[in-house]
Amino acid sequence: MRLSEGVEWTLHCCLTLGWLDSDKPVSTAKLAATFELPPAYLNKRLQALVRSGILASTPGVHGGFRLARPPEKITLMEVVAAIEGPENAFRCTEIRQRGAGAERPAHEYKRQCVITTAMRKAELAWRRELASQTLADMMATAPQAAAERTRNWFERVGG
Amino acid sequence: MRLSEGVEWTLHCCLTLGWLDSDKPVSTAKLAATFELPPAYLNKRLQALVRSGILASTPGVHGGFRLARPPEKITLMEVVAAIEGPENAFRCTEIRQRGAGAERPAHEYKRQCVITTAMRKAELAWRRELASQTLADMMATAPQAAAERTRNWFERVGG
DNA sequence: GCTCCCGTACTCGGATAGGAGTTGTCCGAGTGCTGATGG
DNA sequence: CCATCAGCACTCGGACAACTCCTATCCGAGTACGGGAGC
Repeated sequence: MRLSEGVEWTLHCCLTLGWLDSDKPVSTAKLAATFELPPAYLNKRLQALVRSGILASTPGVHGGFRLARPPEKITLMEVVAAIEGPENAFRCTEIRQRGAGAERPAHEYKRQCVITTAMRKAELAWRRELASQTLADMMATAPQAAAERTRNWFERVGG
Repeated sequence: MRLSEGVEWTLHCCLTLGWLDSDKPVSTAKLAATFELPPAYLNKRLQALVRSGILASTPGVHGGFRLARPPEKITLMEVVAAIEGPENAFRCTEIRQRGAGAERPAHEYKRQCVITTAMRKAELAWRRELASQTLADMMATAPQAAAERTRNWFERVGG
């Protein structure tokens, strides 16, 4: 099991956008240069956040991305779901109904199997933890110096 | 993000082995037939559980797999870790130190970044939930009929 | 001098290749039964 | 009739392909600025 690198990338980008706190959008090229990431692929990932309503994109020569909502209203869960998709990590394929259990009547399988229940429970704890943390929380936890460094860097490169 | 199918397979196999509760090992062929799974690949997965000390394997004509420990001492976490590996789902590649942050002194990055902290926290909740549930818990939660059906089926096929 | 218009440079957005990891298969090493053989 | 031994069927175990998904790249559609032409 492994999360996409896009999760790390987009989270850092969201943090950066939150720190800049500007009305003007930031282009993919600048964000990619900030972390030395492949621009085109980063763009593809940021599009996923746009589709999920986390970021807002503006085309054109001075276009780019900005947070679609205040950082207090953006949770880690939303970002992860935007990149990884809404599906569960554990997927029950109902193998209990195959082979030995194939001849049993369907109504015996109305209740989901205990394994699925257990895995869902754990995954729910994960999701709950992710949903409880907002972008604003992370911005507050990070050292002030990091935010200032980011702002300074973007001013230097002409943000 | 997605867990291997092996997790589902091996968990069902562990549950089956727990229900049979026999000293005699059960072969891969019988377990594979129980759930209509590819025998060779299932075997490969069960080997991972052997390496982790969850199952014990005995070679030979009447060989197979059995639980290495009582079900009370086998947690979901162990099975998942045996299949998926011990590594974290989220892997920090320290992109904060690249590009804009490349010129900063190393001691500024001694503390892990807030994103990694947040993701680790969520993953810890997941792991904790998995570790809290044992195979015995699942056996107790499942309907009694399921256990009996399994035992009956194995008697019919000559377990 | 002011306004309008066209070209250009830059942006996002989706369609198109490459590579790592998971899934699936095969064959070899080892073990215990089975049955024949000799006493 | 009993002990011995060779053959064999079946098991796990690790090495070898096929496929899926993630990673990466390219090109097209659209927008705002800048400069030039016309009034």
